Amino acid sequence: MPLHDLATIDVADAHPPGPAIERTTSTHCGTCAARYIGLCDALSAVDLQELADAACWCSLPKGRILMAEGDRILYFFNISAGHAKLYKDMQDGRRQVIGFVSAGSFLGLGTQDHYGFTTEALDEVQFCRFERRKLRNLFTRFPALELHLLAATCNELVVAQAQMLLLGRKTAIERLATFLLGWVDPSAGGGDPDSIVLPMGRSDTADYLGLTNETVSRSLTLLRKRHLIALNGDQNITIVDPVALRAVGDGVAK
Amino acid sequence: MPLHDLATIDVADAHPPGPAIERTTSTHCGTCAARYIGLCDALSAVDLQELADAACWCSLPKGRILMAEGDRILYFFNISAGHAKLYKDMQDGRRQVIGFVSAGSFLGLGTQDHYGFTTEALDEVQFCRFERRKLRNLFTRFPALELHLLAATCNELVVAQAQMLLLGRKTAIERLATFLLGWVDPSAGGGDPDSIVLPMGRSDTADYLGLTNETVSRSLTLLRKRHLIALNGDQNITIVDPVALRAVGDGVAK
DNA sequence: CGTCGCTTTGATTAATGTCAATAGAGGTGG
DNA sequence: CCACCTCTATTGACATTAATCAAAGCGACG
Repeated sequence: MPLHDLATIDVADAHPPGPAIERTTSTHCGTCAARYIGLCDALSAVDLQELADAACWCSLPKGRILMAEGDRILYFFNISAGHAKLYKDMQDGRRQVIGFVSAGSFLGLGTQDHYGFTTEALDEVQFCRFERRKLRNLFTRFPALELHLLAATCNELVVAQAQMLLLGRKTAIERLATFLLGWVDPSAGGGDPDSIVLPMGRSDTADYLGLTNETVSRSLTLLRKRHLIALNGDQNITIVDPVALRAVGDGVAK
Repeated sequence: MPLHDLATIDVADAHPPGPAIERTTSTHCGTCAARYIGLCDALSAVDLQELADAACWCSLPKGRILMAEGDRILYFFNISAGHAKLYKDMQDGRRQVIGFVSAGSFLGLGTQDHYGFTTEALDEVQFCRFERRKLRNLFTRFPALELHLLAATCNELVVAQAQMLLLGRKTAIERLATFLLGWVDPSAGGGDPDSIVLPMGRSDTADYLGLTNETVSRSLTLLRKRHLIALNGDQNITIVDPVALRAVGDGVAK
């Protein structure tokens, strides 16, 4: 093995991009957890099969990098299970998490040649991978695909604009209140709709909210002491008083 | 005139939405300053004429509102001249400017029923207005239109993500350096490409960067004293040392 | 039972906001 | 043409929020 190959491995270990575990089950869509959400829900079974023929199913373990900021864009991704964080880093180590994605999210659109952020798995992530050069053809073949992606991108932009208000103008406790309400799933059936399970730790939350993990922790403690939330372990949080929490998040209540 | 009409007028005066000056010149596209940028550049002359038949040309004076956050989305806009700021307000008056637009920008896309931000003219703004309900038809008639808007929206998202890093993690002086470099126009022909003219004042800049106008002023003074920029009046700024300014904006230099 | 990683809490510092006053530019009218 | 007025920008003094540095608590796991 030549030396430059060893160097490549060293880099890979320091910043584990490693190979994803790839699966090639061609009948995957029928059993996919994301069949009726996001992109795939916009297509008929027949169209979906044709789309699936252009895809490659993959799985990525917790902590691994799906794509790194600055990498050449070769693929698009459609998440089918699990959670990932998207972030941008500065040279001195400051990090801004620009979003979290879960089943149904699409990644990699854009006119740029290189990815604008890094995507890292927060737990076991499953996804479909498409080649970038095939996308234009897919658009002409499946107009619903393009329309769905336009709508999805517009929605992402709306979320990004709300996050700009949060990062630019809200206080620490307002940021936490807003953040927590964003994880409430109104479609939660049997379970308590006001009980949420965060897929990330305090540091990732801090990097998303433009704070430190200490400030996140202190703000959560404050919300708990005011009986707006309850903490059941680190990742499991119950919204005790959604109305009051909303007021805090909107800056109406102190 | 009943009392509730007077009330409406009072609100209108406090927050001037007033009627835009409308023009109906049907041959406007041929002389439009934005004919070869943005949306219109993506269409042929024949298609553009058809698109133009669905549009209404308007002009809006400085300080007037093109659309207000929360208003029902009835129209889409394509800016052909001038500048506007886009912002979101909190109930207690805190404001976050989420972007500035100029000729070629398209406004009003999204799946929401209501505009997510307010758009206010910074100088005399000219624009075309389309009815929202006609857009879907325009997409099927002009696929290039949809493709252009998807690309434009993706680019907006990339800009928004960079802004999240700025708002969440950069210091005041880093924000100013990054902001100023964003106004450098590499296509500036005859004039000095490193001389920029900002269409907004210090307070709007502050609301965009998540700072106060005092901090913006202090940071500009600091950049000037370090000979990275020169101030020629309030709105006209010369980038004296683009390389060093980039280093400050990226957090590499103090 | 001890270690490792993450969270929480405490003490102190630094950056930016707030409040206040001055300076400067542009416009208006005498 | 100049004095005045108004609006914005700049500068200064002080207050406040969240970051930093440090240590203790807590749970998972070997």
